[in-house]
Amino acid sequence: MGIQERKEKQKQEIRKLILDAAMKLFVEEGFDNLTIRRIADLIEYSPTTVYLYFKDKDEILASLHEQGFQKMQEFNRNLIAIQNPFLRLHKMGENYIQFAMEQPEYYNLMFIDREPMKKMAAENCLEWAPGDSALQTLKEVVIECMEQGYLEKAEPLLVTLSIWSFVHGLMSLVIRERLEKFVHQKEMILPTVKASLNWFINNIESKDKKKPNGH
Amino acid sequence: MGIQERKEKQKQEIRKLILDAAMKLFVEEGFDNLTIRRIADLIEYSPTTVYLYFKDKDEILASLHEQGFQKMQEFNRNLIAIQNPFLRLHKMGENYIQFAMEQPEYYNLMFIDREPMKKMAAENCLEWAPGDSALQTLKEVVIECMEQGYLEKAEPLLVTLSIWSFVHGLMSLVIRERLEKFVHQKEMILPTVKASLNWFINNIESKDKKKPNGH
DNA sequence: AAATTTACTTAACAATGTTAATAATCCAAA
DNA sequence: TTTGGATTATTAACATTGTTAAGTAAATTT
Repeated sequence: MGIQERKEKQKQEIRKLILDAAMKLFVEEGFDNLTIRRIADLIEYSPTTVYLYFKDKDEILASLHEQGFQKMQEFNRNLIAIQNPFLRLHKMGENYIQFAMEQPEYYNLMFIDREPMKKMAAENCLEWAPGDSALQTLKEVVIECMEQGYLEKAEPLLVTLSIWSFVHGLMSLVIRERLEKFVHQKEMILPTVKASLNWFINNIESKDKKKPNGH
Repeated sequence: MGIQERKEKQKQEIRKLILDAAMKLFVEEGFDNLTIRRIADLIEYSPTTVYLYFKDKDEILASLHEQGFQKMQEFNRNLIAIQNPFLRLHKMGENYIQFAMEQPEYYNLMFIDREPMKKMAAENCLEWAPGDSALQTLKEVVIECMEQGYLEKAEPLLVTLSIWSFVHGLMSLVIRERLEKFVHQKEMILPTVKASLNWFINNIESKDKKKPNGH
């Protein structure tokens, strides 16, 4: 039935309209100004119409949450060119930092805000697909680093979580306005964060590299 | 004037009544259930009375925020007994973790939530006294570690911030329900976090200790 | 005793997410 | 073509939040 299809398509279009408006508000005016009523204003519908396309606000947030991970992936396009896994690890860290600096609202939603996780818990969903996938990428690099002797051999998941914790710690201190209390000049925050990453990377690098195929 | 004093004292008593109620709600029922009206219910006053003792909700939060740092200090009482600065550093990490696990709501307010920082920004206050003080303690241990060759010599503030970032990263991933997506058994979270700290401590320990006074 | 300050309450406002009831529109079958 | 049921949208409303305005009762000062 062609008419059914067109209706479905129109429905998806309005869904996209809502999501785009939500994204716009979210990115430009921050989490706090992302309200159902403001979305409705933007798309020129009444607030209740939004509920015909999304169960509740959390469902919209869940959608933006996923979008965030897609955006983050784009920041990692520059990785394929890097052969050395340890340099790749370093670059991943820098990309992570850059993403958090440029898209703080998305970062919030992906790694700090509770709402998206609440939603998943409510659905009895133990999986966190986008997060899993992102961490998996990191884990593969970590394993490669271990195989080539750049990192001390250890439980890969533990090391992966540790590395993630470090950069997440840095960026959430920046985003939640704690780091600026110690790095008073705004333009010094990014250099400080990068220097911190350098320090970390330097510290975790295996001191006696036992590379399998020479070096 | 004795009557003025007594009045002032009574005023402080009600302030304390409010703060205690706020703390109770906050710790037992979480941030979301900390509302002016629920505080008022607990102390059996009308909601507006609260505003006679506190300018707004943020002022109450600011107070709890400070309380949190006092509570955290108590967790560090076991440090004085430890002579070796590097062991002390490790223990500080463990204490930090323990505090975050046992007082997640306070941890939130101290290191994650934006509200308390917003308040300070509004008062044009660049200082974050409790945070400064806490980080200063850490920094002193870091410096001692460097002097005794346990840590590679480097800019102390940078290293201090980096170490803090690491443990903060860990604990905010726990508290904001991200880590549980990778460590599925609840009772394995604390061991994992501790193992991660061990890994970190082990990695930052200077590999060629040049201790000034032998060893 | 009268006036004034203090301590407190009730009523209300605006904003939020969300639901119920209702109107308008569209599409398929009679 | 018209009727009738589904779809799509809107208006009104509710409960909850922080917060303020206005009013009342009590205590203190004059």
